[in-house]
Amino acid sequence: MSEFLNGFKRTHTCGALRGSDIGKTVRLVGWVQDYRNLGGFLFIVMRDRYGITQIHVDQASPLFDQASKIRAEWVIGVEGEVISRGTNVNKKLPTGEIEVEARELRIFNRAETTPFAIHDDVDASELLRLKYRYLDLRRPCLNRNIIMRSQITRIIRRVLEANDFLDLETPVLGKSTPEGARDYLVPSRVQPGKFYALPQSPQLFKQLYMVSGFDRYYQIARCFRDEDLRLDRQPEFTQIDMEMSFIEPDDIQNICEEMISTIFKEVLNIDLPRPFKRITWDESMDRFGVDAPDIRFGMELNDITEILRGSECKLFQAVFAEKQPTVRAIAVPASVKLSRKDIESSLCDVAKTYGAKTLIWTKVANGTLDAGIAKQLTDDEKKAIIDLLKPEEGGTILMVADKLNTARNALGRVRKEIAVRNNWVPKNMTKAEDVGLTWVTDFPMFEWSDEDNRWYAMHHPFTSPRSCDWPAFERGELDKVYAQAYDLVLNGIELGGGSIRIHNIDVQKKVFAALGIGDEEARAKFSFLLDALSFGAPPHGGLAFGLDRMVMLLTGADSLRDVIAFPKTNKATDMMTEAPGDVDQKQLDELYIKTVLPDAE
RNA sequence: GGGGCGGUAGUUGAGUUGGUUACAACAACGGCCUGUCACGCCGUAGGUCACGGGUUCGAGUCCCGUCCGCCUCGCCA
Repeated sequence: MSEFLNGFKRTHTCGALRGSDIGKTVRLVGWVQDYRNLGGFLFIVMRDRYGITQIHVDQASPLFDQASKIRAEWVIGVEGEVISRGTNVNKKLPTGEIEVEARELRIFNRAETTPFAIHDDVDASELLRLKYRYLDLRRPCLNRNIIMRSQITRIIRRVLEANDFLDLETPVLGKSTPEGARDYLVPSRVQPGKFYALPQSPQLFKQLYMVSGFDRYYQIARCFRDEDLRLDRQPEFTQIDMEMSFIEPDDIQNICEEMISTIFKEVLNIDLPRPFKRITWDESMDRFGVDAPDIRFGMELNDITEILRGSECKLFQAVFAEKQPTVRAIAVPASVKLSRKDIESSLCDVAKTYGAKTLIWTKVANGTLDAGIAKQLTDDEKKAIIDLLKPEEGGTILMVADKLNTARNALGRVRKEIAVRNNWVPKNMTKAEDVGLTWVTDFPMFEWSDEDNRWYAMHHPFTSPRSCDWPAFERGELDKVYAQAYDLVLNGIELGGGSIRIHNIDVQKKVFAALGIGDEEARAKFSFLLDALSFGAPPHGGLAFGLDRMVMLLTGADSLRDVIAFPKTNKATDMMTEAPGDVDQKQLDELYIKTVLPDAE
């Protein structure tokens, strides 16, 4: 019942034929999207990666009996004549002017009834779709995402290679390094008890390529981080990894802008203004509350700490009793109708999710503040708030009073939530205004962890501080040291980030020391890097983009899973292969591995 | 590790206060149909109510536990 191709080669794809092809004899191959048997004749709709074409078989045809048995998702070939559909043109299809009158029919394979229909408006659960991923990928919209992913990497390679970048590989079996994400480990058979780690990124290897003189490196590299998943986070993901020697931040940013704007032009036909916007980390945190700001709309944060410092209100007094107290506010325009319930339950929950104690609110009425917190404010305080925020009559003012980081972040998240709920920010980008691109520069070099009572590198331990902050670094004022680090942010999502690296061994040692990594530990973990820096390392720096996120944003997909062909679930399982799975005891024995599971109750 | 939502026919969902034979649509199967393109019409078949306990005369429904999926906080240099 199924047969090999036996020379039945297609002359066209299922998306190719037009009215101008009428009269031609053609061969098509593909899957049966749909069939409609009208009694006197029947239609078969064939699908391949390029489109769909309707086949017509008349009852008088010797093929009719065979054709009437064909079902959805069978793999068939059709030879026939391209004919006009006359008055029955389907304007929804590029091939809608024509159909193919079948003269010969091949059935290459039959198909069981699929667990779900292969349509764009799929109604099957994601669980089922992931189990039968190869069927899910047949759906045109998912098919299109994967194809667009390939288009994007092709553009990236073209732009980078035109700029003399070399595509260089790095090892996958590497060494576990401290700091950063949890590693995926691979046991060594030939060295009992020792482990490789899969790369979280090719960071150190690309720096070593610079030391080797390769000058301009890129790689579309798979990276692995054993952390919990999110809709925009998978345990294995792909980075567009780049590194350059003898450059400053502007140089790498310019190359990236060329790459990104070429992608937007060729994939979405959007012309992006260049250079891209730039905002410092301090400014971003101040105006938007977050380090990945969505700059497509206003409603920025305001600092009203000083206005309320002496407030009689117990709520504010409690905050001012803590360290790093701040009060931030946004003015929500009157066009956004917020009921007390909207604020006190749903928006307040957003603020609480990000650690704020509560969301404080008041309304603007008759030129003053009314309702909510207003009755606990003095007239002077109200006036000062209005003078600063300049809110619309009938609008709402939302505030968070908390520790600095908590207040900014929580209110920043509320700001974005309001924008999403009111459709201020389109998911699908169709014009330049839909594209909120900005560099965020000058990140702090270090961040303090109360939990571990130590400093961590905000970017990574190989990032160079700004030379103007060197005196502060020498004085040990780590909170005043900024890094030569930069992120590229698209619509409130970090697309990528990078930095100028440390190329001086003494600086590297001092940064390690600041991070509590002593000489001995640094030697043990990074001797190869320290050695390399001592043998003539050029000034260098680079950047890495998250390819998966980039494709997700460009396709307008709802999830990273819609742009990764074979993704993992929230528990890092592949529903199709059921990885991770058990292995034979023999395999474990060879690796000197013994598993210790928690007691099952 | 925490919080929220969910799991009923192949699929997507409904299922009231615990009470007859668990319902609908789509898909499948059989039949009819000469212009469909979400074809239409008639008919047939299809159920481990996620899993394991418990309460009860009686559990899809109530209780406890487990598993799985999705969202999310922490985490992700």
